[in-house]
Order: sequence, then structure tokens, then C-alpha cells
Amino acid sequence: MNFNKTTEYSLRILGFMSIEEDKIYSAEVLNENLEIPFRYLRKQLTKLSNNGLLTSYRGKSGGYMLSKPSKEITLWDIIEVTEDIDHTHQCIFGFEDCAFGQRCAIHHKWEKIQEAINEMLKDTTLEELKRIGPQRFISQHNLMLTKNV
Amino acid sequence: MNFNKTTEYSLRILGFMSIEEDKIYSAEVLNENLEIPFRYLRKQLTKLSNNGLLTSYRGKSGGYMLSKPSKEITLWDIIEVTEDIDHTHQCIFGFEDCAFGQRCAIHHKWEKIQEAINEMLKDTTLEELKRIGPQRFISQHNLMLTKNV
DNA sequence: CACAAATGACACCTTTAGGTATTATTAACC
DNA sequence: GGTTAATAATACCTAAAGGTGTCATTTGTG
Ligand code: SF4
Ligand code: SF4
Repeated sequence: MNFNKTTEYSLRILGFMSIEEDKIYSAEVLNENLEIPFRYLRKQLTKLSNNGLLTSYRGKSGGYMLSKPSKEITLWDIIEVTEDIDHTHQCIFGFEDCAFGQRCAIHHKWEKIQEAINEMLKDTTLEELKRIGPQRFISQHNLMLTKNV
Repeated sequence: MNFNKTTEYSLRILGFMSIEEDKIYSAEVLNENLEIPFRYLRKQLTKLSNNGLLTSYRGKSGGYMLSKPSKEITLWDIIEVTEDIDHTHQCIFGFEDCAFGQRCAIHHKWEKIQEAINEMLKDTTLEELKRIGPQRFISQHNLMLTKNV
């Protein structure tokens, strides 16, 4: 009943990057600020690039930048990449072929909650999440290296 | 964002057993009716016994029975056994020491959803779930062996 | 008591998410 | 063009959840 580590990491990364969303952040810099194992961070950044959430710049003074304005990236977009959701299969009991015409007691309750979650995920954009996490992450943000400075 | 297999299995088991909650069900019988790998089912039944949800009867014509009336067993009770929830740590980003006085945008929304989920889990009893899952599971229920017949 | 039919305990195997290591490729800058 | 600082690709390792196998223990019954 919660998100996996990869999702958490991705939220951290993207949340941090959206503080100044027109800057390029290298994996090195992100590693210094977010507490994510370096190699895994690298892997994850590549994945986020390959899935269109980040644009990557290779070569010297390269790094990553949000591929779209933060207000156009929803939590849902992120979670679709990091969590593999089975959109069809939502029975709380794991039944794949429930044959009831009349649903069981929990079905409706559960469905409502699912809807609430999805709604939240689709309605919340990175823009709202500029300032997340412990203060220390944010306060160090001005140490960032940028492409243009 | 969903329950693990062990939780699903447990819900199936207990849901099925609550159809006739004063009967003793052997692992063998449960295995014939619910589609759960036999050994793992056995393991899980032991765990549910050890955690007070089931009472086990050893020896010939033994098996398992609900330890309490189904209306006194909530989904929450079950999930506490099968899912290991960290009750303290609920930050969607996985931060353990968020230092904000002013919470981030998602914090409140997420908290509300968590509450809705917990409320549902605590309000829903096995009693409401007597008839769950595909029809075939239920229709075979009269083949049960019991202690007293 | 001996046998059969059930659960209990415990060790082991398998799959997958999380994490590392290595080598190749790209691009700015001298 | 060569050096350096960055990402890309790929393969491998580790820990935890899911799943098996074996043997011991309990209890009803002839
Ligand atoms: S305010 Fe945001 S970052 Fe801080 S604990 Fe709440 S959800 Fe996590
Ligand atoms: S009615 Fe109940 S058992 Fe059937 S799919 Fe819905 S939640 Fe699952």
C-alpha cells in the first residue's frame, strides 16, 4: 500500500529539479543533494530520459533538464514510468475473473478510493511540488551548476 | 500502490472460511477451492494462526477455524499481519525527516487519502465479505469437510 | 499401541526489485 | 585533434518476497 523506492527517488529528483526548472542538473550534482545511491540514480535518470520526462545533454557540462514545464508534468506521468500498474486488474482480492453480477461489499469502496488516488495523481503537477522534502535539500539548491553560468 | 500477494491470499482464505464460519477447514480443502500453491498456503495458514486470526486444530480431522466471529475481524486486522506497514512513515516522497513547518502541496492530499483507506480497512469486516471472488469458489463450498459431520 | 491424517518448524530454492561495475559514446574547450 | 567531463548501454550482484521440500509433532480411531 505504498509506492516503491524507485518512485520515491524519481519524485525527489524531479521535485528538486523543478525548483529551477530551466537549469541543467548533472547526476553528480543531484547525487550531492538528494540521498540516492549514485549508480542507481544514474540508471534512473536515463530511464526518465528514455521515457520523455527528462531531456539529457551528453558530453562536457551536460546533464538533465525537465523536458516540459513543471506545470505540465503530473504525478501520474511519473508513476506510469516508475511503477508498473496493471490498469485492468483492480480487484483487491487479486481475482482476475470475478463472476459476480452483484459486486461484493468491498468492491465499490475500493473503487472509490482508487478513483480518489488517481484523481489526485492526475491533478497534482510538479509545479506544486517545487519545495518538497527536508529543508537541507532546498537550502543547498543555490550551489547548483548550470549550463549557462 | 496495491497489496502484496500474501495479503490477497489471506483475504481469499478468510473470506472463503467466513461463508460458514463455525466449520473447520483443512489446508487440503482450502487448496482444492482457492487457487493458492499448497505449501505456501500451509505456511500462510500457520502464520494466520500464530497471529491470532485463526485457531488451528492439529491431528486427525484437524484444520483451521476463524478465531473470532467474522463480524469482529476487520480488513485492518488482516493487513496488519500480512503487510508490514510503517505506521510512522507516511511521506509520499520517502523523506523521513521533512523539516517543513509549512507542508508541501501533496502532503495534505496524501494524508486524506491515507485516512480514507485506513477508515475503509477498519470499517470493513469479514462478515461483509462472505461472498467474494469468482462464482466457482463459492459454488463448491458445500463440498467442505467439517469437524462435526 | 499403531496407523493415518492433519498441522508446525525449518531449511532451501526462485524471481524480482534494488543496487554496482565496466566499458562505450558524446560534446565543450584548449 | 586530444583531453576531459558528462551520459548510454549492458551485464552483473544482493536482498527480500514468493514458493518448495522434508521431517517432526499432534490427535482421532480401530
Ligand atoms: S511536506 Fe511533503 S516532503 Fe514533507 S513530509 Fe509531507 S509530503 Fe513529504
Ligand atoms: S466484487 Fe469483490 S471479489 Fe469480485 S472483483 Fe470486485 S472486489 Fe474482487
